Amino acid sequence: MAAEQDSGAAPGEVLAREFFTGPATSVARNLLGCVLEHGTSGGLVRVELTEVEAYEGEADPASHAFRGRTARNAVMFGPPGHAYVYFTYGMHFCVNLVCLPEGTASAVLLRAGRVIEGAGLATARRAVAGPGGRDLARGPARLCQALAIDRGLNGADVCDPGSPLRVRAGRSGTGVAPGAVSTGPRVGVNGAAERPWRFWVTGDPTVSVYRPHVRRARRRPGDPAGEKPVAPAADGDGTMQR
DNA sequence: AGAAAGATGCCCT
DNA sequence: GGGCATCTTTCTT
Repeated sequence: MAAEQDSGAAPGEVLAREFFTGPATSVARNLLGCVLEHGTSGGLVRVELTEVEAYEGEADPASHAFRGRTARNAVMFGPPGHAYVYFTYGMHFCVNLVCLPEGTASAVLLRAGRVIEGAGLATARRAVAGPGGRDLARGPARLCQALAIDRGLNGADVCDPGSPLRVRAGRSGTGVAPGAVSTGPRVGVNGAAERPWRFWVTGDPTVSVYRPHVRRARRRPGDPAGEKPVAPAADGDGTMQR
């Protein structure tokens, strides 16, 4: 098709705020193929998005905004086109892009992408935390690491060309060919797994590997025996594996 | 004040 | 394939 998910954005153009005013599921799909870039004193790194996930607000049990507005998720309730960056698992950052008008919480989690510029810088950043010569931005935390995204960018306006963190339309505008998109359940989500709100470019090697949610056994300090039978949530559905 | 869980990634066997 | 690292947020006494 000539006009894929054309939203009026010319290739390479910084996305307008209207791009993010729609529901997260639509925005997520249109974000595939777009370019996230972060300019720092060290240089510029650009990533073409290949995998995203949509999250809603109060109606979505898997959303950080499910229990209402808090200090952490405040950005999600703000105007669209801003970055919601949060810290998780004591060591990782993840970045979302806020959707829907101000007052309504919704966002798209950026899970993976292909580094198309600044690969050297991205590699250096990734090497700091782990000498893994693996994929630069495969996985939400890796993506943040490659782009040097941390809490300082929480609330950043990605629609402002003057912002250090921006999102541009890709080579063919926004979105990719409809036939090139796969959908499936979100990763690491307990409830609402039936909602196929994860979108990725079919067959793209930079897409992260699906990993079913597993509850990590709580570490018990000072417990010699360590006998805490955490009820093994028997997930009968073992169709997908790593 | 304390505890439990978390939109994960890495290293080791 | 499985366990561990590490800390912030939020809910519960």
